[in-house]
Amino acid sequence: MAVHNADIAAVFDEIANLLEIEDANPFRVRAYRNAVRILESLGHEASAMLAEGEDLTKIPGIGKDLAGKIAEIVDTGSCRALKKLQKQLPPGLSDLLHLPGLGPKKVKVLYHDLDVHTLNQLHRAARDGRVHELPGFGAKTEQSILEAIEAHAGEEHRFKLATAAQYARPLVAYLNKISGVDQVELAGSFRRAKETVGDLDILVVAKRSSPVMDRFVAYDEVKKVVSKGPTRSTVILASKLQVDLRKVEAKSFGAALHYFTGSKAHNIAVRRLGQGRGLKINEYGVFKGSKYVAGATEESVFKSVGLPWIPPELRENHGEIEAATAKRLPELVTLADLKGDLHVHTKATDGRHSLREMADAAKNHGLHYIAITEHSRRLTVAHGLDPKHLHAQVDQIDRLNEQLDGITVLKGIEVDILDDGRLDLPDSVLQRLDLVIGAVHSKFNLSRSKQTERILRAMDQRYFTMLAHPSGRLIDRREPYDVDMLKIIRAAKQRGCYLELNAHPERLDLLDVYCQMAKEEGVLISINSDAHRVDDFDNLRYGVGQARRGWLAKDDVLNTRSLRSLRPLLRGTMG
DNA sequence: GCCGTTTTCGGCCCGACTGTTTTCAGTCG
Repeated sequence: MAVHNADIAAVFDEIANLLEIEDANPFRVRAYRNAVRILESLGHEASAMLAEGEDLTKIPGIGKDLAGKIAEIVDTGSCRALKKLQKQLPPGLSDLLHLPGLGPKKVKVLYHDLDVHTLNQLHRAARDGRVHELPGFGAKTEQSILEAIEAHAGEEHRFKLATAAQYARPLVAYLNKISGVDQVELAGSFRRAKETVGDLDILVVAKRSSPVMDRFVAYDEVKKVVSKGPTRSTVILASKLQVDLRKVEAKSFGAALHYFTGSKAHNIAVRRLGQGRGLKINEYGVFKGSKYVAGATEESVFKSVGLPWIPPELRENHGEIEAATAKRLPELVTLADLKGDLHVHTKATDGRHSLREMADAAKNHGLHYIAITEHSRRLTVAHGLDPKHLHAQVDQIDRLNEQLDGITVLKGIEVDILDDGRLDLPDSVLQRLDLVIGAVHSKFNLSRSKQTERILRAMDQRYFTMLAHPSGRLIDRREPYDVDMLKIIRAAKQRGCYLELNAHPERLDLLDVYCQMAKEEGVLISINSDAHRVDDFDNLRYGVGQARRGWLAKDDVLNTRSLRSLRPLLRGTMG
């Protein structure tokens, strides 16, 4: 069975958990945790790299030992180091770490003193009142353990970025109105435009006398106050979204914003750079000894370690510091760079609004062109178009374009890629269009080689412009299908066609690592809304966020082109 | 366990809040 990066990461995560409970060297634990993160965002399968004879120790953070363990896991499917740890500590013990308030030290005590190593056993022990007698535990800890287990806490709750935004915006507006508050900024993974966020980190600059902390915990959506102090508080909203609020002075704003934007790995790397220059960097500023030298702006913090400002979306310690040092940071694409949207539905299939309404809405969003790309007949649930209805829509678009001013509607289709790689509509109808977007909407669980082969065959059809939502994943609902994305990207390069970055908040597909891969291979990406209603053009912002996390610049994105430059690029794919 | 324009050994980011304590360890971000 093929071993994927996620499988290796899971082994290292478990090793890190067990080592922590064993009270191992925390830096050793960190090395494993680092490796988990590296594997999750590697893009290339480690197993494939090994098969090609690549040296994994070339990856920063992977040394001789971890490279050996990766090879062992790929070869044998298991890891002796983990087995050895599991002999000393029972399986399931590390699940207890997920409970809020329980860390490795407390879990260790629970295991050694009470022989508790499952959630059920812990629940019973807490109910029987055996927990509060343990050293370091007390009545409150026991109570919070009970509550956490009964509320099923510990199951990870992540929110899609667009969902988190719905809670974040009104909260930010509320905070802005509190007296003495000068500035409110969303930081954390939200600011880095991650696909999902676990919590909201909000930073405020406020006068000492401002009641912002009291008012924050009194916000009417707050269900539980986890902690409250003069500079930092944490609450859980009714929606279960956790929100951390941090209050700082203006001279610390940049340092705090940098610190609370993360990522953790990026921050550690920047602080290490500071250390090398004899500087201490914390959320209050940059210090030489006890002397404050920078911190009012993020720029000043970066400058203190010899770097230009790095966009939040790149802050993953995934090459951005090296690129910044070499003055090779990309000028990332912005929402304003988008000139059009090449994936739009109407009520002719499963959309809500008419052709005209969608065109007007796009124009209001500052776009100069859209492509209408309905589903094809095979997708009956979406009332996909057959040749006759598509011909009719093409005629309708021609007529509409004569009336429109300031926006042009292109004729397209989101055609199903059939099981064998053929397209769902004949060339005779496709050839009338400006572009053809191919999409997989069925048979998600083909083997890696069959799925890849199927898509490659589709891309080889005479009329094929772009591959829609290339991985097929739905965030939290459906895993990506198993394909060799590098092969697909290289085929797209050879064929001269494009990949979509679908901006729908549930999709955000192409994934960031593959955006970067496409950029390296020279394949253009189209950031498309997949709009089904007029409001959906707003989603383009999330697509842009994803593209920025994938290091894409304006020139790497197809639909930053003017219509005039776009047309020949589309024509090149159409026969 | 990783890493090296001070180092192949000896470092490894830094601080707030809570609960259990009588000055601090553990947890969290």
